[in-house]
Amino acid sequence: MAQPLNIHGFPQAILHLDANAFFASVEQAVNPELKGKPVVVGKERGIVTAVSYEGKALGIKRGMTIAEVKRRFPQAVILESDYEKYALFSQRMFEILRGFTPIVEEYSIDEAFADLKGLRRYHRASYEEIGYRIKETIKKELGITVSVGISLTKVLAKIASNWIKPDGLTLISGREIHHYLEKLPISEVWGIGPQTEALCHKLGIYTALDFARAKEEFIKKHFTKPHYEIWLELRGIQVYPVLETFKNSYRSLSKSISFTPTADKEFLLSQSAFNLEQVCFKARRYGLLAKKLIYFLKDEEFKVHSIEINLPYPTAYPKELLPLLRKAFENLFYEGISYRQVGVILTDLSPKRSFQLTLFEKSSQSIEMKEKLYEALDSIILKYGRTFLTHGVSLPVTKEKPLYKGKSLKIPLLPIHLL
DNA sequence: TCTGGGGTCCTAGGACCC
DNA sequence: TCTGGGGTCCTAGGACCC
Repeated sequence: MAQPLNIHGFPQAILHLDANAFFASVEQAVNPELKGKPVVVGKERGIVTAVSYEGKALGIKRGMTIAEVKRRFPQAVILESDYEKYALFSQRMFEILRGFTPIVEEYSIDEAFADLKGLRRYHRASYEEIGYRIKETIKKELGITVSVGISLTKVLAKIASNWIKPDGLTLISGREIHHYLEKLPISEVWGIGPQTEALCHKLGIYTALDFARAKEEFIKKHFTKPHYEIWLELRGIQVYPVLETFKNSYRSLSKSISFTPTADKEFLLSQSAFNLEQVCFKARRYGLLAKKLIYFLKDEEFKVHSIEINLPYPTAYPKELLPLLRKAFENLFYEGISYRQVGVILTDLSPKRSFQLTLFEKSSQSIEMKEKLYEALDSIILKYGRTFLTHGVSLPVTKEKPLYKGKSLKIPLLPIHLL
């Protein structure tokens, strides 16, 4: 039943748009003096977050330390990232896209999918021409370049937009699919990570075409649902729709921190508590409460150990969650084992006012008091920073402690004891 | 790149219930 | 009491993405 691979024409048309070296491009667009120069963004983090194409040409890469860039490329312009600026450009870019089709999915800050099906007549243009106009409009209005890919499915459109990198426009029609998949390593297909790549190699699959040409039974036998779906998409059969999302809600919120592996119980617990406080703070800022708390530890071998805790009622208050976190920690932590990361995830989220209190007067009163208390605390945190005010358990976090790769974390030591 | 941080979705297996 | 099949729900862990 699932055959295609050679399809006549364009029964569906999905566009994928990918802004090139987005953060660096925005900086160049805003400040023309930076045009043609190697621009590096990420000064505040100490590592390269984005590099302009001029910088890439020199050999500057993402993840490189800023110190190394300074030493090896003194001509590079190094900037702090300005997320608000990028978000504005991003929104404007999506608006332009919406001027061509109403069906737009904001996939990430610098990427979008759009459905162009049936719009050739409306625009009196081929899909290629539509793609070209989108690119030109963005270039003219925002001063940045994007790479555009158009094909039958999201997975193929991703391959297309990736085909020519800065300022590209690539169409993959149903007839030419095999031509593009032929030399594409399987690992470059969206959704195929290192684990699946290894499995593919074991099965004698090296290119995207090898995968796409495999028999349906074979795929179903050796792979799970997500990869079966990718197999369909590579053959031009649409599985993933373009979702018109209004990216305003989260399914989960998390906070985690990595450090040089340690078996120090007190340290691990305090880091965990600190993450809990932070993630709760974040949830309150979004006006969200969680019905479930997930706590996890990552050991030296990168194995994750986690525990899910169902909460009796939605909350985002550390005071209520701290005892549960402590218990979870006691269950997961093994004496003598070193851990490299701890983290907390809040999930099963709901808006703050969406649940009615059916509890007794007394507890509803205490909840109200808690809310008031945390409102006050939040405003202090906003003013003076996250580490100014913490619960007692998180306290050791604020001491100086060897952290990641020999770097130490220095946080002022002045917390107010609480609760 | 030997592996930071914040997300999403899927699955195997156990518990529980006819 | 033992046995078995089937469905559903939940949990811990895995894989992948930007």
